[in-house]
Amino acid sequence: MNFKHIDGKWQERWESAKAFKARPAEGKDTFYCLEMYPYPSGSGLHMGHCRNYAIGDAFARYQRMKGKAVLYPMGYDSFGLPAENAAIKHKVSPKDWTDNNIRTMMGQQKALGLSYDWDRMIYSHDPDYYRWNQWIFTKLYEKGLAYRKAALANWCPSCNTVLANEQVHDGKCWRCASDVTQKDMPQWFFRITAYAEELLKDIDTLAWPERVKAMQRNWIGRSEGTRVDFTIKETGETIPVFTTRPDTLWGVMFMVFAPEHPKVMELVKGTAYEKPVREFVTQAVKDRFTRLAEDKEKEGLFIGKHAVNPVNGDVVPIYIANFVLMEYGTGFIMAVPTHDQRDFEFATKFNIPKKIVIQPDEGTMLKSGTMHHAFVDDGKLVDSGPFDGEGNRDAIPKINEWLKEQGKGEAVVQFKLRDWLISRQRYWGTPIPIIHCEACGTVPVPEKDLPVRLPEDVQFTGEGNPLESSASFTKADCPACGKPARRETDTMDTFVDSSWYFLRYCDPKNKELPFGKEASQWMPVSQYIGGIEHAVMHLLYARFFTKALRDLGLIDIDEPFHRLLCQGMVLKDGDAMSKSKGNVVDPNTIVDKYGADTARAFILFAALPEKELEWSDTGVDAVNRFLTKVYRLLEQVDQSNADTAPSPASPETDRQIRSKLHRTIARVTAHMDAFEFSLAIGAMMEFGNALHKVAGQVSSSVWNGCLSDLARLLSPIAPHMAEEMCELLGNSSADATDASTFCSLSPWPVADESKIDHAAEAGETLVDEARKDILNLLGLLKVKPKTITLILADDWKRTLCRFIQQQLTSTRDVGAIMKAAMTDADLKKHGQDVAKLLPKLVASPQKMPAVLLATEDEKKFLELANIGAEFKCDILIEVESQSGHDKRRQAMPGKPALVIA
RNA sequence: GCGGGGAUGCCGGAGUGGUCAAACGGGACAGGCUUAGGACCUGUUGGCCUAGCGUCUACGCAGGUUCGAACCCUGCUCCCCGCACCA
Repeated sequence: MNFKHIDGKWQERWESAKAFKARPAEGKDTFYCLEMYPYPSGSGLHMGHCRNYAIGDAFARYQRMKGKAVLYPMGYDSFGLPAENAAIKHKVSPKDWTDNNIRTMMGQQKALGLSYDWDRMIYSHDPDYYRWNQWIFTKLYEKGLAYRKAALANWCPSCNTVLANEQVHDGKCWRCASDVTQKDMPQWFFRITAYAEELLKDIDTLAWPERVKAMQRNWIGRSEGTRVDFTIKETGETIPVFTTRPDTLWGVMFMVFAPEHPKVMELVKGTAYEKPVREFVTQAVKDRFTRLAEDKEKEGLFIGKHAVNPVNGDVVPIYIANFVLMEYGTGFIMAVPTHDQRDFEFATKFNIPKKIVIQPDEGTMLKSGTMHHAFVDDGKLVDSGPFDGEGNRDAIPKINEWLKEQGKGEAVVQFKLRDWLISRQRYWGTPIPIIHCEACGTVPVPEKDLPVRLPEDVQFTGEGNPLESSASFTKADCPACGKPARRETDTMDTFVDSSWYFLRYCDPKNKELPFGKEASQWMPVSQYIGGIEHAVMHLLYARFFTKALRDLGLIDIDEPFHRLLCQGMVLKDGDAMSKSKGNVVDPNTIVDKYGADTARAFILFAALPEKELEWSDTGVDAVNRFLTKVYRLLEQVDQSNADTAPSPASPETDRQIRSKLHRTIARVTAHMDAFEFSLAIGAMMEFGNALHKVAGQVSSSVWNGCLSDLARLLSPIAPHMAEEMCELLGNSSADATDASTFCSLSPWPVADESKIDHAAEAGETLVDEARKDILNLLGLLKVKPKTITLILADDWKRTLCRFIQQQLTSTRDVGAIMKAAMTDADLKKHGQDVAKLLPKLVASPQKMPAVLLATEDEKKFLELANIGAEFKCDILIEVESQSGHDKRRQAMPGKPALVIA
């Protein structure tokens, strides 16, 4: 059944009533639910977006019904290269292209019935937004957290711009997958490394998926080690190395520079080594990424100079090699062939001698001549001056201490994290608010002149930075001295935009500041939802920004996103949906064919949010069938209300369905809290089936109550259907101006435990009184018995044994419980166990009662096994059957009799 | 190599010490309704048989703890993801 006809009706009513306007309220907890804002691409929403929004919207709606003041906003990450590429290709302005895409996407989002507060919309290409990027930039600049530096940078020749380290994946551009090369040019950076320690430490406070936290820890890459100062023999200058193995210092046999190290060319200048070294370096820089593949052969070249080991005066040769990184440590390493596998391979290849400084604690002594690989395990130091004989691990802190005393080095902490390169040589981004003045240097644009707007008189040729083609833009007067100067033409990485947009949502119209105190009411984001692909890009940058903005005094929190959920991918036929594979399912067609609720409910039902979702057309049909079934239940309303149907409503059925209802409420609530939408829907399906079965057999008040609660439970997932149901049931007014009447804003149903017949809901047909009697009996026992034996009639064995066990165990007053579940076949096996265990239990020091559960037949066994004599029970409870057993799944006919012996 | 997450019936996916041959849904099969199809309804869906309050085999593999294990412990295998010559 297609429900599209009800979608529009409710979407209009929600919109005109501003039903989902976020406003903090007295006495209400706030809840900030956020999805990663989308890039407005030319192809509109795809299933991944839909999944993201279906999850977020369901949760936002749920929290709203639970009585929270909910902030649930949407915006567009609308700066970025595709707009510019479209401009080059189709001769449209990036702005028009972007605005057009936003219109399309917003229309699709609205068709899904997402409950955003649309009045808080953010577009990062809006000057009212990006002026605050510029404002923040200048504040960071003042604090020394933004700086310009000439450096070898990652250059994407296809995108014509530099990239941050986080945006190079496997040596390729994260966006276009072109091979990234190196380019030496002045660039703007944010000093994210100033926060490395805190960014690492605070990961522990986050309720994030483990793998994302692990990725961030990995990326930040803290390692504790030692700085050791080596001297170049020929020049006398000192160059530090970083090592995590100062315990191997006495085994250093050679040194290696990263090819890009600035000292290298300096050292070989004018020597015979200059030419070959230059060639090697050029090649290494060119192959920056491929040269680092692990299987890559170790390449190196002696540069004709030597280093002096500060700990023992050894003079060793200096090489350059492809496997040494410039950007980690100091770009200069010490090499110990015997205790590092890479150094071992290199030394073997270049015939460098090896010296052992650690011997294994056990086994044969190592000989450098016969080693086939490096010895990297722990052992005793040898040939290591003052540290001979010590365990190498234990010696490390002592060596650090010793180096420090001697002024030859010290313990240091090293991070893999590099500063964030934010310059982009492209047009469609936030202009960096800097003016280059010959006299004054780099001067930030004063606040009164912000925003620095993107010019319109630019050429999109595909060559170079379009901003440089705009005379009106590049010409500027120096704010400091007033002389003619040149405006910076780099724009900011779009990840700057997304590093604080969640704060702007809290206070989107603020003209004085990027955001005011309002942000503190909502922040941190209670629940953030997005793809895993941002684990070390956006999610790390946003954490850095939050801490930096805190230190600027703008906010008082340390972390932006409290809880994070990374939704899984949407697959079709086992592959990610993609145009190239031709397996894309367009959300529009699903919404058109079935309505938004079916699309949403299927997405939520088909898999848990963080798992991969395999698209299934039959699954969509199945979910639609469920919604249809629920909708058809409404047809019963008229009958019941009219009281014309000769429905023989029975109090027993009323009671049963009410029990089922409250059980369902409890289950759905628990599942919603745990993000288990699929299980919540499953529970509702069960309830829908149960309702269907009793249609016409319950009183209209109970029936309507059930439907009305079901509508509320369904509301976060299928909101249009829920509104429609509530309206038909008469508890929603058609007057759209009164927001309080929406089902979407009505209170979440509360399960009434007292109405739940647990025994019945557990799928059994236990008679309540029997259970109550047993409980009462157990409770009434005044003396604490040492032993209790319950003898159960055979037909009660299955239904009561476990129940009793659970009751007894939960009281924690019971030492042990055992079931003498013996048949002839079991007699031998279990009989011995019972005989063995019982005396132990009786004699147990805890003085807790031992409980033996047995059945009639087993009573005979007890006698047989002669346990009865040994096991003198204080209390014997016999539960006798009143009638013969029944078939499974049928009601037990009567209550068992209790006999106390 | 380092780090993270997994492995349950045809499929998706529940289930963390005893009502578990295992929820719920999908799919399949059989029957009903129907001119037919669809929709809807009912039943079946690990093996065996004397058809049950029966029995055997089962929750990646192998052991262990326990009266009792899909669930706890140990080892192993395999799969997915991230980082990776980080000194």
